[in-house]
Amino acid sequence: MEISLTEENYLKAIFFISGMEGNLVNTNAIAERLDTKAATVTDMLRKLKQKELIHYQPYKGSRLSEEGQVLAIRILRKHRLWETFLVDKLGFGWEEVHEIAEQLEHVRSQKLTERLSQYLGNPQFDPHGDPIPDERGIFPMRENLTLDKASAGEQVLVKGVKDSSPDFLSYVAKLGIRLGDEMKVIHIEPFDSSVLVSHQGEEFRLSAMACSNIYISRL
Amino acid sequence: MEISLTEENYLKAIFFISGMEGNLVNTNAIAERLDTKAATVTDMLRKLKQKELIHYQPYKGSRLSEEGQVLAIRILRKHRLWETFLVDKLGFGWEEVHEIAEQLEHVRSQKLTERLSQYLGNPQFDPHGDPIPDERGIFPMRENLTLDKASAGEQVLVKGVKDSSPDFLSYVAKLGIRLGDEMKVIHIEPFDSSVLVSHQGEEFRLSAMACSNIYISRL
DNA sequence: GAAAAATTTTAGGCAAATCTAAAAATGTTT
DNA sequence: AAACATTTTTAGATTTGCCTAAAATTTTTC
Ligand SMILES: [Mn+2]
Ligand SMILES: [Mn+2]
Ligand SMILES: [Mn+2]
Ligand SMILES: [Mn+2]
Repeated sequence: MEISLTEENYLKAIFFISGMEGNLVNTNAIAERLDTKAATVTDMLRKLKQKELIHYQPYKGSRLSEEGQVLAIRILRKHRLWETFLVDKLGFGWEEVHEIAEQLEHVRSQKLTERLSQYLGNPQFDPHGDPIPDERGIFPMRENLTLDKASAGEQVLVKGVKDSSPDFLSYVAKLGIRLGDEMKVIHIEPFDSSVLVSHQGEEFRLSAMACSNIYISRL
Repeated sequence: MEISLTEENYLKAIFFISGMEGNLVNTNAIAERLDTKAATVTDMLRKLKQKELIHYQPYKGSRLSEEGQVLAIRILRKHRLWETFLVDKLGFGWEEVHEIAEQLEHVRSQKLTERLSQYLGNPQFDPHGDPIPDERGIFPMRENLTLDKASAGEQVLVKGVKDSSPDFLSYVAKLGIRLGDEMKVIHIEPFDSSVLVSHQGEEFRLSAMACSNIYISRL
């Protein structure tokens, strides 16, 4: 069965909103994510249902079918592998790669995907620390801990970012923080919950907002 | 001005048929190359003319405008860079890469193209020996000599292939011939113009047809 | 140079993906 | 539970890219 680039983007959007649990997704949420109109989404939902890629009941919501989820995860795998390629091999900044990967993720060739993965050393996480599903569609585990949950005195490892907007990514990059770096929580300001951290000999302050968007693991 | 993937493929097709000289191109020739109908091509020609990407007069033929040629060459550059990537970095066979490059060539990012070129060592020729235009759109020179023009006793260097069909590419690869290899013309059979060559210690015979599709330079 | 053949364009239609505006269904408030 | 608000779907259009069949134009043949 043929599946268009547009359909692929809908599947991916539904997967993101729905999460691994396969929650029902609102039509409006899809419209917002894809920057389109609800009426357009309804048209597509009918088509995707007809192709048995989603379960959909008018006015009730939609979720991916088994097959739809397999396809969505495949596209996500490609997206994150390409992002890794762009950063690791071509030297792009992590804030530049999402847009390009949006295009590359639609290139169709199973063999290309697997060769690319191999070439990159079968990475488990992309440049933003997001998990890359393997060939079978299985995601590596990641702790769900963010920096705002750490306590003063703790030593942590930077694992990823929750917010992947270019603004946040550029900000974090400017601070010199990279995935895998060690940081120590020096002090948490009671007033605004901002966090004083030490990182590679330097000390600086991160807002509560910033901290809640940085994934860490305890050392 | 937005230019669609389909429009890009038309520009590339016209460039191929027209050649560097910018000859007038028949509507049917485009239809054949793109495996579509003449009526469809006419529709597109009108649109491309309107966008000033081609010169077109009904019943007379079409050719690329200055701007159209710049775009066509850019796509060709991307195509050949990606083919080089697939062969050199991912280990694909030269007969497998064209189809994938047809997809990759449409990815839009000037920066990506230039980073890729740099990563590959700014190659001048793709895996089939075809010239890769540089950032300014200038093609490296290639001798236009094919193996059927060589004489007995001559030592030659394999520079590329004229026919890039998977069948021919697989055949040549099976013989163990690769770009840059040396060959010696042992004998040319008067009967059918087939050529006996020696290549890496082995001797074998190539049909006149095969020889006329192998680009060489004299040593 | 008229007739026949080939090429190209026009006419009319279809499918995909989108939109706006209106109608229908669902949810929330008093 | 009726009124109001929100969400979602339906109705009706538009654009892009493609098709077939018919008409127009150009080229070739006799
Ligand atoms: Mn991304
Ligand atoms: Mn996408
Ligand atoms: Mn090619
Ligand atoms: Mn193409």
